[in-house]
Amino acid sequence: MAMGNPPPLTPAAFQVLLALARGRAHGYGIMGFVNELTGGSVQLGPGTLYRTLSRLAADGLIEEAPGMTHTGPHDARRRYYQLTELGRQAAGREAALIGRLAVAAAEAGLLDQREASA
Amino acid sequence: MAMGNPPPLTPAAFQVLLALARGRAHGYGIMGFVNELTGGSVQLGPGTLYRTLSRLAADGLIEEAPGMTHTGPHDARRRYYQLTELGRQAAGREAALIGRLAVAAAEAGLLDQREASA
DNA sequence: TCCCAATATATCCAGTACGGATACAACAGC
DNA sequence: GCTGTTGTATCCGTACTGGATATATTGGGA
Repeated sequence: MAMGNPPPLTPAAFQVLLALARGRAHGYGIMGFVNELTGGSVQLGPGTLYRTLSRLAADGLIEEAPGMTHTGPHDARRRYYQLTELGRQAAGREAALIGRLAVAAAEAGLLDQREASA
Repeated sequence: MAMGNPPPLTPAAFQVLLALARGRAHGYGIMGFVNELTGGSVQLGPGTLYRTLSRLAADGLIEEAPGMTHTGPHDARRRYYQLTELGRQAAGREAALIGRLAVAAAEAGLLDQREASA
């Protein structure tokens, strides 16, 4: 194969993509989702979040969702984002890698203590 | 609970701990293991590796394995490391977190494309 | 024996990501 | 119309990363 490693994709970037994989969301919501998902182990602050959003958008992995002005609590300041197809592929690739790490960790006996499934 | 987030544990640090969870190993071997495990997606260079080893040892997560002078190809330059109990706990904690991310990714449909299991 | 390539460890450097603090705009309640 | 909260955006100091470089040891070949 002639390929190698398309885009590294940082931890924060993956978490944002993961949050958006469940549907479009705005910055503040993503922040809360990540903090909740990781049980507080990962604190995604505003600095990292919005910088990551900018970069992901610039790279074409996410895009601003159009016409969200009339949905629910209609906050004009909110900016909603959604995955692009490219972003979904990148997230899938990274997810596969993370899954491989998780399997390796299980094989090494790192999860036997009390973690089994969810 | 009154806890918080004991030790963040960087990606490179986790990969090193994961390699050592399979048994003691020396720097060069760890490098190769990580590069192979991640299929080349993650290139753990010498700089990151040895700095990470130093830091992990200083934090008490790994320790130099004693008396490796008579095993196999006995290379005097090699420095073997092994996990401490503290390191095993930290790796287990991080593995659980990564597992949770993997599950979330699967639930979000990020793995449905062709990734199933391994 | 001497030389050379490969192995192995260690350090340095520039680029980048991270996290928290801060600033500021828009909304909701009073 | 004021005030507290939600939400976005930027700035700054710190830490991590990856690559290049330096150096020492090992093994093989001339």
